[in-house]
Amino acid sequence: MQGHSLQRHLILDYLRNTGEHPTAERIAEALSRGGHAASTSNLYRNLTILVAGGQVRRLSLDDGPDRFDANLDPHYHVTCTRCNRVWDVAIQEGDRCDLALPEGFRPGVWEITVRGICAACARGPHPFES
Amino acid sequence: MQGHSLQRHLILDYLRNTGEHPTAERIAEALSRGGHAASTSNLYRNLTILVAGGQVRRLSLDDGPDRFDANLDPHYHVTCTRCNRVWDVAIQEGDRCDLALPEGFRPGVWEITVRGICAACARGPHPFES
DNA sequence: GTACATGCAAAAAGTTTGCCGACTC
DNA sequence: GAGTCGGCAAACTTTTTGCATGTAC
Repeated sequence: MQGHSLQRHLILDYLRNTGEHPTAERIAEALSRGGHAASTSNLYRNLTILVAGGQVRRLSLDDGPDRFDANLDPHYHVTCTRCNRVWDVAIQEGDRCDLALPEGFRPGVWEITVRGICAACARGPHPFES
Repeated sequence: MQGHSLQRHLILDYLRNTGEHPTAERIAEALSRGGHAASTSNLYRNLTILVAGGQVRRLSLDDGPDRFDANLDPHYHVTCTRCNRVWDVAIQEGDRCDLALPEGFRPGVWEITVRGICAACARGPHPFES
């Protein structure tokens, strides 16, 4: 975890400490709030470097902007189609996912996203935004 | 399956008869080849209508353009990270995917994508393109 | 002083929208 | 003739790139 510029450190810290999967825009807001505003271009450049270094994953879960995720533990994603929030859910004892892969295919990363309605949205009236 | 214009019919036919998950660009090429070229704008408009009508699914599997899929049977996706091709793999007897979802979450669509290296790419030298 | 880091502006890629004319019933 | 359909061009959003300046060691 050496060799990162300050900005890159801050991005990584933020990603590690937020439970969300922020978009680039939200990351920029967070940096700004912390008094270390970053230009969009450099933010993306740094995110690209972090992704290339394997410290961050880039997710294209929905039609909006990409989301970034510093949780490298095996997990899957649960997204609410009403409020658009995304949760990490760690793989737990008892979870299984055995699928018949094609002959000769060498699996790498498994990406599992379950779309549905979260508990909050299922209850209350639609809150319009995450 | 009524009420579709000719162009929309052709798009749907093409999507149903190709084993691939073409991008809008590839669909346009196919229509063109068939002598029914469509403007990009109307192609997207029609795809949007088909998606809204539930006859087609829109996939954002990688960083490139969206892909469209008229296979509505339960299936998951396998993509080769070298040649970028995408396959549908039908759920088979013996497949299982039981995950512990959060309390109160009402699951809808499950999206499972397995990234890896396909048999062809694992063998030969890198073919550079799908 | 070489290599990395940053910001700004411009470009690129993918997709959507506005507008207007054509076709359908 | 109201509503759908289609094309073209322009807009828009997200992300990347070029370039010139600034910083680190």
